[in-house]
Amino acid sequence: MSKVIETILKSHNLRVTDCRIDVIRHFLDKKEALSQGDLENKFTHYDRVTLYRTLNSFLESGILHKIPNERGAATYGLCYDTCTPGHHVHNHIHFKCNNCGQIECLDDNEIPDVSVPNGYIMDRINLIVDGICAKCA
Amino acid sequence: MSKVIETILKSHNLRVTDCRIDVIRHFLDKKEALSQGDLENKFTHYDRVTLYRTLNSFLESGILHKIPNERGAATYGLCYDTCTPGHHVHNHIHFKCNNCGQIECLDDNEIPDVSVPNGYIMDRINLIVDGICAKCA
DNA sequence: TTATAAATGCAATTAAGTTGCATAAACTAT
DNA sequence: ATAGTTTATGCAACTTAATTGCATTTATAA
Repeated sequence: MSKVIETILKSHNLRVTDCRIDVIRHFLDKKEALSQGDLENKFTHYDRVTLYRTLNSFLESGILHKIPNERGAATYGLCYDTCTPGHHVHNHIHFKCNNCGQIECLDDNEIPDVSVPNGYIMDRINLIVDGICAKCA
Repeated sequence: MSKVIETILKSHNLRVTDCRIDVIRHFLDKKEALSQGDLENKFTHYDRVTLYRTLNSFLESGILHKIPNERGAATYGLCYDTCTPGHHVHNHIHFKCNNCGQIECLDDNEIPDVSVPNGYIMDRINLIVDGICAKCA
């Protein structure tokens, strides 16, 4: 597992550090979107700022994407192949459970075609669905 | 115009106050999504907390809806008939311009059908598209 | 193994969101 | 119109998230 994580970091031109390894492993383990607060609770031995900058470097290099939400702390999910540094492309749905609060990326559910008015240039599409997840239903 | 705004407030069981009138008028004038910070800059003679509570009461009564975003302050847009107190229903697209930063509700563009995995119960759908708006293109 | 470039931890700051309470204003029913 | 009741407002204060500067430590490449 550590080998895989090391490869992820190196392929994104990031140095391999304990904090980065732990954060990526936690995302892989949890399989859900996480906030900085989640990471602070899990890894009390890392400074808040270190975690903050870890998330930022992952965002910039395309390892994580930020998931829009309505309130509170920003949440992050793991990216897939289509993301490059500085540009994230995700055609999956983000699902937020109104019961347990968990946010997941539904990788197998593609976003349907969307149209915008004349004169508008579309770049990325973000689809957030809320409701009740399979575990809480 | 004031008559219309007064009607909006009364029909939502809210008292008619200067602050509420000004805030609604500003939303009607600007025709775009606004944050609390925007209102603070526009209406320096109202207290931050008053604006905060004004936005909250509009949210609860279904006059405004909160638009999910990736960073920074929450943004709000005017609601339409389909919203009731405590439950917002919007089937329009939110468009964020990456040039001017403006967030608009594209009322004429409906959200296409979306499917979620078995066992998931869908409540609301939020679609945020970013790109370049007609004014900036 | 050393030079250097980058990551970390600590201190401190800014901004957003939130609550309690006293006062002021809006509404209701005379 | 007015008195009484309910609600909104302003102020002070607090919590949490986001952010920056700088000294120190660590990872990597030569």
